[in-house]
Amino acid sequence: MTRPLLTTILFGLLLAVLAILLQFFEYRYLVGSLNTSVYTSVVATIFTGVGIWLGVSLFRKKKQDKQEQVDLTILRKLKLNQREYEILGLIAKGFSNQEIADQLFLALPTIKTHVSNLYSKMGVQSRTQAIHKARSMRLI
Amino acid sequence: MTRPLLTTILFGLLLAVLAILLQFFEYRYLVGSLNTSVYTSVVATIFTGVGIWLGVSLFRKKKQDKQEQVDLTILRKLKLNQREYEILGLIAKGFSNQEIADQLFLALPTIKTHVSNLYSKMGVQSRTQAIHKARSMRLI
DNA sequence: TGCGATTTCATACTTAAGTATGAAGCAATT
DNA sequence: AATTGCTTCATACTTAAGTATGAAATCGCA
Repeated sequence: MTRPLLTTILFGLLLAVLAILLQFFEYRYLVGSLNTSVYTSVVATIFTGVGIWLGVSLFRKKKQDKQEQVDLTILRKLKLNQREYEILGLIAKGFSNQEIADQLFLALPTIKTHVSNLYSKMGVQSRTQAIHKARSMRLI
Repeated sequence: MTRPLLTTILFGLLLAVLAILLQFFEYRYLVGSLNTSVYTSVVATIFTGVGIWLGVSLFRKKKQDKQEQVDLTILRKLKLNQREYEILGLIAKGFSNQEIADQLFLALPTIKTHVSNLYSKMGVQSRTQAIHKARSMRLI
């Protein structure tokens, strides 16, 4: 949310600086009846560069913002609690129930319970389904 | 591989057309001592637009190419054959061995064999590990 | 303080996944 | 003709995953 504002300000400043420079060039060289083709080329080149920078910036920003939004919204919709969400992440990283139990210093049956509840809330019956659904919802 | 070429050609043509238009404007209005600020603004605006278009195009192309490259390169490195790669995709979509067998009109033991060979080649022991590794390698 | 949600663990069971081994047909290559 | 790789299937076994049920401790909130 903070980045597009920064981009806008930077772009505005850049435009202002360029405007001043252009005015300067206009009255010193161009009106002094120098080659206008050169002047045109310079303007075109500079603003092509500005455009490229703008295009790339805007394109990248748009993609980042989308991801962060869906994250928390769907988490509340599914009503996953902290442990379940934590375990979902470990499942997606390819860990087995036993490995998860070891990492979290918990017993295997505990993990199984969490996993089972997690599946119920997500509406799936296996880890691969859970991973796929979580990915399609951009939870992970 | 065909697209960057197209972009280059289009950009070249656009530049040529703009150059001709600019020449036209130069000698009809500008040298006719009309307002040069307006002329400058027009040039700047047009080329900013061109730049944005170029920037977005190039950025998107670069991302696509990267994915397709790694795709085939690592595929050869792992020496996965067609069936194995196909089944890897279905596994990542959350399907069970039985579901995969039904979809491909094959027997369950056949799928198990492919899956087992797939794991050997990928250096994993479970579907979740395979999915995670495939994702980290941008195979899927 | 009582209640709901969270978190933990256990036991028992069914089903799916994963491994090993063998085998057979088929296509392409040497 | 022989070899190599791909694809298919089978059988048998071990292990992990998933389900169901019950229970107990903890924590936040009304």
